[in-house]
Amino acid sequence: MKTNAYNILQGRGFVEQATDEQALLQVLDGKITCYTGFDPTASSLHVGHLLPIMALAHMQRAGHRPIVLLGGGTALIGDPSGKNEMRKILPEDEISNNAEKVKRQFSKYIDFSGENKALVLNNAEWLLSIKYIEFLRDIGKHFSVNRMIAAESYKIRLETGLNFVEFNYMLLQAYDFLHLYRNFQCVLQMGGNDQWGNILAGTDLVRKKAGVTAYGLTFPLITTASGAKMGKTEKGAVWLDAEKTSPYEFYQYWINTDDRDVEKFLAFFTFMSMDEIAEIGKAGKNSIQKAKECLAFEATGITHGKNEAEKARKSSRSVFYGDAQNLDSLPVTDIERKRLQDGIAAFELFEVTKLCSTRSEARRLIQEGGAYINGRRIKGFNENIDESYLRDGLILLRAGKKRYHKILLK
RNA sequence: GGAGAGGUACCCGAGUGGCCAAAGGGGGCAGACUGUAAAUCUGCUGGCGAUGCCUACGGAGGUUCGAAUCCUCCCCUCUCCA
Repeated sequence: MKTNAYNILQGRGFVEQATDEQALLQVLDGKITCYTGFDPTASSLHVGHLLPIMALAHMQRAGHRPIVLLGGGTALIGDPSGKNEMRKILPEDEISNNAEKVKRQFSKYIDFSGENKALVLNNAEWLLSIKYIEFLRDIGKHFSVNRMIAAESYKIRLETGLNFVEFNYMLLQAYDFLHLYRNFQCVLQMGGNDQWGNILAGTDLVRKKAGVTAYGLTFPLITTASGAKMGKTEKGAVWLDAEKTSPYEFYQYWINTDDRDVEKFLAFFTFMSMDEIAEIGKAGKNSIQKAKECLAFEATGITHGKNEAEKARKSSRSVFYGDAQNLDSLPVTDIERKRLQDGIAAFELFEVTKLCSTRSEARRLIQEGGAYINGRRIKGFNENIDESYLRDGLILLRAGKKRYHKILLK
C-alpha cells in the first residue's frame, strides 16, 4: 500500500497549515482530486512556482488527480494577499498568451495522460462570463466583510490602501474552488501560506453552497536562510523556461544554495527519498559541496532533462575545478571574425556579452579588478581584445568570481 | 464632494533656490577572506569611447543668471469628514 500523500508532503516539509489534518489523512486514503492555482502574470513559471508544482507531482504519484488552475480570469484582478502594493494589471491578451505558454511547462512535472491524468484549466472559462448581480446574490452574500478585513493577508493592504477590485479577489478564488468541486469533485486546494485566507474562503463556500467538507493545505513560504525571497537573483527571477534561464544558469542557481538550505531544498525540489537525503545530511560539512552538486543536478534534471543536467554539471566542473574541458553549456556570444580581427575594447565586450548591462558598468567592473579574460585579470577598460586571445577557438570571459561567458567566432 | 498629508534613484527615505547625479539605510556589484556557502571588512552603485557632455526628483508649463526646492494647471496615493 502506498504511503498516504499527506504523510509524504508532511515528511518533506511541504505542510505549513492544513484545515483538518485527521480528516485530510482519511480522505487521502482514497483517491481525490486536488488543485493549485497559478497566476499567468509572466510568460514562464519560475523557481518560486516549483514548490506547488512538486506538491502536485507528489499528489499524483500517490494516486490522486491534480488540477493545475491557471488564473487567466483572476490575474485580471490581481491578488492583494500579502502584497504591499497593487500589482499592475496586465492586458487581457497578454494574460491569455502567458497562460498558453505556461500550460506547456507543467508537462515536465505532471503527467497529463494515463490513469489519474492531470488537468489544466483556466478560470477565465467560467469567471469572464459571470453576471455581476447574480454573483453578488449567490456568492457575495456568503462573505462577511467583517471577517474579510480581519484576514491576515489583507492586513498590510488595509494600512497602505486596498481598492474594491482587489478586495473581490477572495470571492473569485473561493468561487473557483466551488466550481472545481461541482465539475470535477475537487475537494482539496493547496497553495502558498499567503493563500490561507483565500483557501479558507473556498472551503467555507463549498460547505455553504454544496454542503460538503472541502480541505485546504498551505506550503511554507520559503525564504533562503539569509532571509531573501527564494528564486530571485540579481538578474531577477530564475525561470523554468530554458530560453529565459539556461540550464547552466539554472544549475548555478541551485549550486549556490546556502549551506543551511541544502537539505531542505533536496526534500522540496528533488524526488530523492528522504532516506537518501538524510544520508547526505549526515555526511555533513565536508561534503556540503557534493550535496549542492547533487541538488543542482537533480533539480536541473527535473526541469530540463537529464541530458542538460549532465552538460551543465560538466561545464560547471570545467570552469570551477578545471577538470574535464567541457564548456558546452556556458552562455555564449558569437562574434564576427572580422570584428574580432579589428579588435574590441574590453569594456565593450563585457557589455556585448551581457555580463554587464551597460558600458559604464563594464568600465567599473574592470577598474575594480573584477573582469577576467582567459583566467587573467584585465588591466585596462579599453584593453584591445583581438584574435590573439583565442584559445582553442574561444575566448573565456569571467565577471567576478563566478559568472562565465564564452566568445565564439561566427 | 470638503479638509489635510504626500509622490525623490531598484526599494525605504533625507533634502525647501546654487556647495545636488541628490545624505543615510537596504538591496545589488566588485575586491579581500573562503568552499562557487554564510558572516565580516573595503570600495563601487544614472548614461555616454568621458577631467566633459546628456538625462533625471509624479506630468505639463512658468518665475529666475540658476529649480528636486518658488508659482500655475493637471494626474495619482493616503488620512479624516460627507
